[in-house]
Amino acid sequence: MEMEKTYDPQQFEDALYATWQEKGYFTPKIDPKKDPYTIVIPPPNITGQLHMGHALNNTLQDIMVRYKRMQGHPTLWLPGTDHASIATEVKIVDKLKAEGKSKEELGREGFLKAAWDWKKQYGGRIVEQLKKLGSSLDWSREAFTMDEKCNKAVKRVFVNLYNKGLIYRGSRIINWCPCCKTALSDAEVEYSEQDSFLWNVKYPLSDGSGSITVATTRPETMFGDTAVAVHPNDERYADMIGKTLDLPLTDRKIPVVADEYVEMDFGSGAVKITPAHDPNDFEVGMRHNLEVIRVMNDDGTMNELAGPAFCGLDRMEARKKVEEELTSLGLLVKKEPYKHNVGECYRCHSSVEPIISKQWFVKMKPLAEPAIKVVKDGEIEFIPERFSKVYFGWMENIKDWCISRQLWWGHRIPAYYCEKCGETVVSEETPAVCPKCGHTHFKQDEDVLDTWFSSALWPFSTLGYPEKTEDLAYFYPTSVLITAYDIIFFWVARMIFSGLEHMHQIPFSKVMIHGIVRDKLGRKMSKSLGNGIDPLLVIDKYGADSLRFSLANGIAPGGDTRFYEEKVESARNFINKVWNASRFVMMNLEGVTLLPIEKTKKTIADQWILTRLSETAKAVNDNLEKYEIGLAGAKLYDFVWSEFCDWYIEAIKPSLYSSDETIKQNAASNIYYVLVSVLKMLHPYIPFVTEHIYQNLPIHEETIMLSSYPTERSDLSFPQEKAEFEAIMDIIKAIRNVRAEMNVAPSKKLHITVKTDKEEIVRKGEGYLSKLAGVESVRYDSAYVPEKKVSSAVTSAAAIFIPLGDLVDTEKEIERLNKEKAAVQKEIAKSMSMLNNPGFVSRAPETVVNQERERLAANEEKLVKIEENLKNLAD
RNA sequence: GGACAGUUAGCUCAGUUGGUAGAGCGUCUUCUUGACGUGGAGAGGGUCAGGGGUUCGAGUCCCUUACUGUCCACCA
Repeated sequence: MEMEKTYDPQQFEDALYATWQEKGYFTPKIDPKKDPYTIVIPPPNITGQLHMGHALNNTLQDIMVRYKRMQGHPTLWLPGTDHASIATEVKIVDKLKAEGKSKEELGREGFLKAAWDWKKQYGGRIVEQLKKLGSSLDWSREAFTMDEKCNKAVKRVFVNLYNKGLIYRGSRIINWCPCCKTALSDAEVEYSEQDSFLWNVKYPLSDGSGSITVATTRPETMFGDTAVAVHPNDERYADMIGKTLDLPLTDRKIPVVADEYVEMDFGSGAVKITPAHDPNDFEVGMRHNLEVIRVMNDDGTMNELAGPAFCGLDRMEARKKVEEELTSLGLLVKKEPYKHNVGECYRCHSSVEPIISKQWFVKMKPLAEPAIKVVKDGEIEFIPERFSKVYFGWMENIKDWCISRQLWWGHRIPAYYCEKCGETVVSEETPAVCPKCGHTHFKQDEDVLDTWFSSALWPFSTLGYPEKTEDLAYFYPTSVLITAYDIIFFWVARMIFSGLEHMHQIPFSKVMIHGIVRDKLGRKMSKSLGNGIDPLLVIDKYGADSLRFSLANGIAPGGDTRFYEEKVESARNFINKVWNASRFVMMNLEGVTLLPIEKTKKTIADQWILTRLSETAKAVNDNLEKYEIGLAGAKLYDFVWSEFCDWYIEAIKPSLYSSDETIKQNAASNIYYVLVSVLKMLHPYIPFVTEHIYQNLPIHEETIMLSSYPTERSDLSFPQEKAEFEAIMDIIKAIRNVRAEMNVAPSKKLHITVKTDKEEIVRKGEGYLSKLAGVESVRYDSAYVPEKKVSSAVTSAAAIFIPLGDLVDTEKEIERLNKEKAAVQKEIAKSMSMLNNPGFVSRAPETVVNQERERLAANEEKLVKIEENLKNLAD
């Protein structure tokens, strides 16, 4: 197959993915003799469209998965989607609204049908988009949080927790979203600081002896007040405790109670207590046996307990009216501007009302304890480690988890109420007979479960739990969970305690946390800002490989990353470089019988690159084992571009063009080996282009995907020759430097004289000097005394003299050499000061001291040569 | 209020157990040499936020200050 001059990903990416999938490369073969490597995908919402966060997350997972697969582990990356209860329901309600229909009109069944239709139509979008990215997911195991398997797991878990007393139903203050009309968990509320007011209201004492002023940010809740609390030690109110107050705008009398919850220094030191609408007040209410009066409906309007004048008003209208009436009664002392945090629904962003409501809860303390322990004990490791602190912070202060949602799209709570006696029966199937009264008709609980309840079971529900499947036995616990830090609470923490509770085993041994993708200015990408970049458009323009590499290369663990097109361009350029290097190699393989690398003759350039290849392979493997994906990527980038392409390919050209067939064959075999190794090492990052090139090589296995990942090769490491070639490289760089500074055209061939005590090394490098520095002839003369008009290039190994005739501007040459001299002197001074420090010599490791001595010696040699040259020029 | 990050070249960021500060982009010079101009060669550019400490040696470890950001808590 001919390779085009320029890399064009559109020509092969989709086709390659289809082939990989058809051949079943993504599906692991279960082999009890081998260690499996398993990742379950953080299931994207079915409402979702691939965004940069997904692109980053899946790129990182795919890199690890492809790497481990190439190492020979039976590797499973399990795909799936999340039903996203609230997000999907909101979306479908909106769609119905646009069609002039409502949820209520359709009824539960009709609505669910519409939801499933919607899921069928759009739920697969993101799945297709993941394929565009190149994700090597095992589609034969694709899961959905509401499929049969997962439903069964959810029911089993719910029943088990209920039977253990870890799930209960009760009236608590919960977060209520009046817009979505459902309860939310604490984690689903986002707080933001907003400008509001603090209303100071006078509550008169019933006996007419005065009044107490209270401050509130939600005056409309006053209809639910059942006390005013003051601090027991507060002398200002000491004689009022126990008296009653006339609650304004109502005909109720409420007591003044003493409670240590009150901060004496804040405001007036008196707090109105509204147990039905504030979690703290609820606690106070419990302590003082206060009545709980809920004055708000589910939709955020006031109910009849707010009185006829307010009943039916929206909470904000009611707030206004309360203010007006209090003002006209002269009870509003003042209204001061006040900034405070307001909770918002994480889905619709309307402000959340704390409200008392009867809901289902998971008792968290007993579940949290073992979940804290496994991380403390290191059974589960967070990468980077600092995120374990975030985890502990949450787990150690965890409150019970409100899991019921007043929605229809989701797992319906498996609780049944006897229609006759009201007995609650929790079971996986509809019960036949009431255990209490023998009645046979039940009504199932109307609510569904929090989306995250099913996500929490994902690592084992997808593998077959509660059945004891082969998958579950082999692939659980999974190897690592890779996700962004923003769902540590929602998901990671809950999977950990769920795995421990239901599987009696951790769900994964590592949690790799990465950052989020920001825009060029560092802002979070969001719909409202309109600053998101669609990964699919990037793929269309640059290819999935470029996108992947631009996301994964050079990122720091746990850190956010900024995304902008120049980065993708840079990645594309790199891939183009790989493409052309490959093209070059292939051009030189034609008609050559390749030798195995162990059998080839090797030049010092070959030995140098093989050594560097081995070193790079070792470094990259080390990094990947530690999930240092960005670092490994940067090393590959540098090795491929600056060493393989810039030096090795150029250095090997004479051998490849040689008329001696043996030289040619050996050179071709060596560079072929290096190229294949490079492609393999890059494959996890840029899977498409590496496979495409690989398939075009004259000799290759069936797929690069299942070839073995390169590792350190001590049998192909040549430290001595590597050092020699590096000495040659130094000379070449020095000569190039002189050429550039002296404005010597590349076409001008040089005749150089070399003064060195390492003549045999320089001799080995003559061919490279010719090819890479334009040196036509080399003369060795240790007694050489240069004349004027001779420029010089100095390295620690040799002094190179380059007669340039009139091209040499003596003054400029002196200036240049002086500059170099100063630099070398500075280094010498530094080395001397280190070596003259007795502490350094005695306490630093021997290798470091020796290294410093060598450095000093090399620089001193260099200095001598420079001074000689300067002397000659001055004469 | 608490916790955690970040502060390194003009810009965006790496820097893996402390051992001579790096890359990409941009800038300047130069080269159409038979893989690649999405390229080659060369250059310039940083007292690693400030201060203190530990150490033979600190961008890296400790303390502290400042600024930026994120998360958690929620005194009504």
